[in-house]
Amino acid sequence: MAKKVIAPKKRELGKSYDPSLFENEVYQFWESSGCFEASDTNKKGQQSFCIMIPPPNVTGALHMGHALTNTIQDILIRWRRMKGDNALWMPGTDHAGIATQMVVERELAKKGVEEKGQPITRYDLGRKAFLEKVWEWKRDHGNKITHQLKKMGSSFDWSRERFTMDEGFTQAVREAFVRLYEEGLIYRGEKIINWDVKAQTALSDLEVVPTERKSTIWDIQYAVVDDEGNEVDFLTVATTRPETLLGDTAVAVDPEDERYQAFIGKKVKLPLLGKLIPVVADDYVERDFGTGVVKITPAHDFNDFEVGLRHQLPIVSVMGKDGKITAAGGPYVGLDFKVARERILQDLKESGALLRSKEHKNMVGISQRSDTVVEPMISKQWFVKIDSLAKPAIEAVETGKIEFRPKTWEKTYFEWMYNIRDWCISRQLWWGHQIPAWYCGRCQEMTVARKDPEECPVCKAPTSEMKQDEDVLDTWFSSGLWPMGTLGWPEKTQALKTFYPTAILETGFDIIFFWVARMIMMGLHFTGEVPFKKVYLHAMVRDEHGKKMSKSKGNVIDPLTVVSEYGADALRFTLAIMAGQGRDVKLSLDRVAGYRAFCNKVWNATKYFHLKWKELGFDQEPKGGLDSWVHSNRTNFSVTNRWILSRLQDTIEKVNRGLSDFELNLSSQSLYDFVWGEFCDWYLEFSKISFQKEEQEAKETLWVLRYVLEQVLILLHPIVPHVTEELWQSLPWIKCAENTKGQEVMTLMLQQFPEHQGTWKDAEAEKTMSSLKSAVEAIRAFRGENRISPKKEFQVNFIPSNSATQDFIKLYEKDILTLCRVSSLNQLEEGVEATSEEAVIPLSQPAIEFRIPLKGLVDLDEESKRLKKEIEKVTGDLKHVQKKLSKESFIAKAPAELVAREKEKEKAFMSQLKELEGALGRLSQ
RNA sequence: UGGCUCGUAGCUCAGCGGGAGAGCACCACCUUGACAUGGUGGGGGUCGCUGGUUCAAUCCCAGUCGAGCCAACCA
Repeated sequence: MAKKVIAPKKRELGKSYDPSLFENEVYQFWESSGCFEASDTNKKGQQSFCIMIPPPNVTGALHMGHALTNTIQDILIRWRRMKGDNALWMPGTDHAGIATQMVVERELAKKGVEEKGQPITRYDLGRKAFLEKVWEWKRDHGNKITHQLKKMGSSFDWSRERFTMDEGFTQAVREAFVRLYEEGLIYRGEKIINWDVKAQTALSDLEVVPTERKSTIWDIQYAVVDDEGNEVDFLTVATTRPETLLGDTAVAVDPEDERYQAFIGKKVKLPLLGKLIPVVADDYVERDFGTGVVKITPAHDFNDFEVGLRHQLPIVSVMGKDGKITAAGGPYVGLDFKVARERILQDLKESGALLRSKEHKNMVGISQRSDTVVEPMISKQWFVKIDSLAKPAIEAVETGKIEFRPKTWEKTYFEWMYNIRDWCISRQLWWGHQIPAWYCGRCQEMTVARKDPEECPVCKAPTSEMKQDEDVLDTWFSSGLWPMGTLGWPEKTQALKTFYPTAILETGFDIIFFWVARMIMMGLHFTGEVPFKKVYLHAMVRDEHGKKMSKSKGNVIDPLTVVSEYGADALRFTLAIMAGQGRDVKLSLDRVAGYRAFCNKVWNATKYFHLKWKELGFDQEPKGGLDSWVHSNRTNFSVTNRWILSRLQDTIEKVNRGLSDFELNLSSQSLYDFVWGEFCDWYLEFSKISFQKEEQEAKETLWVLRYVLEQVLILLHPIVPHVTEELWQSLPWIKCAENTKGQEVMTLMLQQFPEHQGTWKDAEAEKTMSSLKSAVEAIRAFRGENRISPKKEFQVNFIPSNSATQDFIKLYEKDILTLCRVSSLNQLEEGVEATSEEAVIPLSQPAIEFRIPLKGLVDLDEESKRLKKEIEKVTGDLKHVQKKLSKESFIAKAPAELVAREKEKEKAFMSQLKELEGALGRLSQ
């Protein structure tokens, strides 16, 4: 009984290339055929190959950055799958704490205004009800981006799709947190952190974007007092934040600064508050900046905090989380920061302590999320002790267990890792993984546990007495577990065994610290193994002039619009060929249109095959199958057939190399050049001539054409999957392949990707073809430059320089006649002088001279112009070669082979020049 | 202040030791039986600048100018 074959519905090939007519259908076929699915176990001798999607935010909509990263990953996955690997591309999304919470809060507020005339806040709903709303939102809108990814042709294993807050992942997060806590690597502490006043949460260093702002720097006088409290002198401090003065607990000077030596250890009186604070000496102070005296506010500045620690200074918090001055601020209590600043400046001015102000540019921390100024503050938060995690993560890259491409990013990685600071992981949000710590209301003890406790493990108080910590974890804490968590960790699953460590991580360089470094640290810590062996970092997509795409600039190009206008394949090809290493990808729609034209070219080449196949009526493939026929007979093929197979091998080599070295531009460019420049421009043209010859040659050519065409479709498939699948399905003699469930599927997706065969390289055929092309191009150039209509046929005579070239012309007479639209090729006797009625076209490779009767064909002035131009060019070439050869040092030191080659060139140029000059002389007689 | 990347045709970029290429744009001719999303031919470049190494430099080295990223403790 024949096995059931999964195959798409047969469709007629459309008249012209229109991706909108088949891309969706092709994708649906793939998805339903089970070809995207990987197997938890490798077949015998099979390797696994896994790439994890960098999980996009559930709130996200597909942008060009996604399109780029997913195109690259899909190309790699499809390639390895076709190479026979058990290839898993894991899809999923990230819960994206702040981003998602803010989206839902905005929606709530809007709804409130519409229905009741005032916004609803999350506090109105309460935590539980609010979270339900977020989950609801996720259910309704969270699939948007995954649907969009399908439009790009992404071959994700959708059966494994994950979410960073699904049940299994939540378990993984808890396990990781509790283990780190038990190992003493997570602690709760009161430290200075970045506080987002608007979002009302702590942020990690990375979420704060330093932004240059115009501001003012003020000089403020602090009185120096003696032991009795008398004002004996003054110190002038410079500050951009006068309102923090309320929390000053010292002023600092450079220990080496002779101006202030006498003041070190003395006390100064804090203006407005009158508090006495010490003058300390610290290296942190730059004597040449400002006045060389710095006010120290440990509670509201990271550097001051450090200085405070070094000098055991008290920490006075004067600003609250609500953005208002605290009781410690004395008379200013309750004022908003900005208001307080104005009041304080006013008061300082009145007291005469404010000496001067000037304009100043400085860097201010802005929240990545809420776009507001971030305030450093003292707060009780959860931290990950990072040093012991960082060490092995650094080593993994140093020893090459993980390699970055482009390699230069390793430097960036090291720089950050060497200076890494403890990671603040608690966020005062509701949406996220709530910290698994409980506080007992009876005994006040804290319990950190994998499962919600049923009673207090210390005093046995019932669960009702246990209150869970209200904070949630930084989103990046969970995404740091992505490669392990999605494969089932902490369970020892078969998937984890098969696919971990994963092969490649492909992402943008902007999240090296946020994500890549954290995955490496977490992965190594929890599994003892690296999470991935290679990190590929792609460039940023910008507009065609290199500007960042942004809504406000109005230069955003929406991938889905591009897909509907040009097709997913054209966009994918564009992104692949532009994904050079390291820098920007400047996307222009002209470029996309160009690659749509390329797809069209492939489309039409296939149509050409069908036309000829039908016309010639060779219904059967060779006995034993086409592939093995080509393999065993190729050395006897015609020159053009051997040539195209030789060039195909060269292309296969480059495509594979590009894909293994993360140089997709090389793979794409070599395919473009081969398919358009060699296969279509030359091979198909030659085939038209072969098809007119006797059956044997016609058949051979049709088969080779069919063979090369399929190889082209296979090679192109990872980059432009839709059009190649659609075309491949139309070919005769295609074969099924097995998916991971053992089902037979008729699909290009699972056809074997070729390895390059060095022995197929045919130098002789390549040389012959290059001669033939030169001859054809010379005659075409003559036509073009003399503005002879393409329709006009004319006669060409030739003088071969030896018997080999004579045979050459005889052999390819028909090809030259056809490709140049020449009426006849006639051999002239050697040594026959050219007349003034003939154009002379001397060639060196092949060594031949064409003579073209000019009568009635060409304006003599035009021909004279052509000759002069040609003479100028050859003269230049000759001069250059002669200059080189005239140097003794060149003859002596350059490789002999090169010297010989240059001498050959000289000879050829001289003889060409002689002929051309002769012709010009006759013409002007 | 450090680190990195990039300056090649009008535009976007390949090439990276033996006299520069592509796509788009431009000009001319052409609706020929795969393709006008096409064909053929053509114009256009002191390969940022200055030195050095070399028989030979767009390519390697040093410096310099310009553009852009990233990390930073200059209040």
